[in-house]
Amino acid sequence: MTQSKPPTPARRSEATRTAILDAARERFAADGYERATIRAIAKDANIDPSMVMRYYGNKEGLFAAAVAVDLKLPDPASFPRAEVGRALVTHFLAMWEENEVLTALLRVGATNQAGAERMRGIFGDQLLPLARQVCPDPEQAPARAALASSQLLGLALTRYVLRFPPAVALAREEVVAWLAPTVQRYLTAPHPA
Amino acid sequence: MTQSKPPTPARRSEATRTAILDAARERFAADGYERATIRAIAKDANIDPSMVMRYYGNKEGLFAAAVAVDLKLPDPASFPRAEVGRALVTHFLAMWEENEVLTALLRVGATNQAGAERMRGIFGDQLLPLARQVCPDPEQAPARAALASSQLLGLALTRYVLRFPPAVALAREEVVAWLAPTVQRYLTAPHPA
DNA sequence: TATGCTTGCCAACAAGCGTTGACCAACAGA
DNA sequence: TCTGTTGGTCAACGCTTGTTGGCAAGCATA
Repeated sequence: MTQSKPPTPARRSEATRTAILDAARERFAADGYERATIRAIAKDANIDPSMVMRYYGNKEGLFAAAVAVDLKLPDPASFPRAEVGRALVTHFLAMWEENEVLTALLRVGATNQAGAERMRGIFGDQLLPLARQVCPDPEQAPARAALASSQLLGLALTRYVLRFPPAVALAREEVVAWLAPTVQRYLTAPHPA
Repeated sequence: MTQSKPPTPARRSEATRTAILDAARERFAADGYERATIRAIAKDANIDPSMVMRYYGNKEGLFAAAVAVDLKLPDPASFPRAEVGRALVTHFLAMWEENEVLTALLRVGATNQAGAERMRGIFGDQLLPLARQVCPDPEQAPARAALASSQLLGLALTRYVLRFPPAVALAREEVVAWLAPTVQRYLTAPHPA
């Protein structure tokens, strides 16, 4: 989607490009947008800061390239409707612990306008369609998806960003056992009125 | 706790001091730690940046003074145990919408080490004791308090910081109706395993 | 061998940051 | 009236930031 065509079989610079992106993700995840300096990212990638500018234009462009997220959500048609809560929580935990990109996105989203906009986009493009498939009344899908994401992001916040000790200490299966019924209820249970 | 005693009846500078704190809270809530500059805060308070330094030492001191939070949590002995979820959610919503302190704290906590430490302190000093009073088994109190705070902070994140449109659109009573059973379950229901 | 694109480093710029210290006006107590 | 304290401004410091442009090697093609 980003570049149209690579006519040359494999750019020699591709290694540098991904080294920059890896370093950027790490720094954004650890420090947030402002304190993740281009100089520090370049040093991590063992190149000159000016290379970052040449390849990604400016700091915003670098951020956009570094946190291109695909949640790879499972297809709700592939398992019983009563299991959607458990499936979602399990999947989210795996995604968060697989790499740092989601932590980077959350850290930046909390202080940076572009970061928040990116998270709203992911919510609307990826989680909301799933909610529409699963909700009893599709008209309630946005509210139900927002409730589910409040619980999922809240857990990520306390566990991976703020690092509340008891939230860090919880075993994965325990998180699933506690959160799955909540997410299930938000998505499929009748409105509590 | 911060100052021991005001011997003079009323410092003439008190107005300036609180003007600085108000401006600081607003900027920290809107921009986060790094982009809330002392110069901008001073301009909002209509004084010189050097006054901020004289009164609060440095930027960290200003932040510490600006986000001294008392959640004023209700006493769980004052209502039926089955109502603790509803009471907590209602109270939290009111606190978040009362002023910008909590938004400032959350925004800064997501990127700043000192901010995260402050949030862990509030969790341990204010929410955890309440959980200990309410939980069936006090040994489970930390985990249960962490789960409850994940839901409460997650809602604040999506509603007041990331501003997911459906999360913003939810009426207060609807938030309470959805979240109260969740928090109630996290604090008082038997372990789901 | 000559040409031209690619990959990289280096030095510098302008702007903004937190922070400091000198200075000044107002006021209170002797 | 003199004097010391308080509340405040001003100008500058050293530093870091994102960003730019010039220059040197490497490599492919002609």
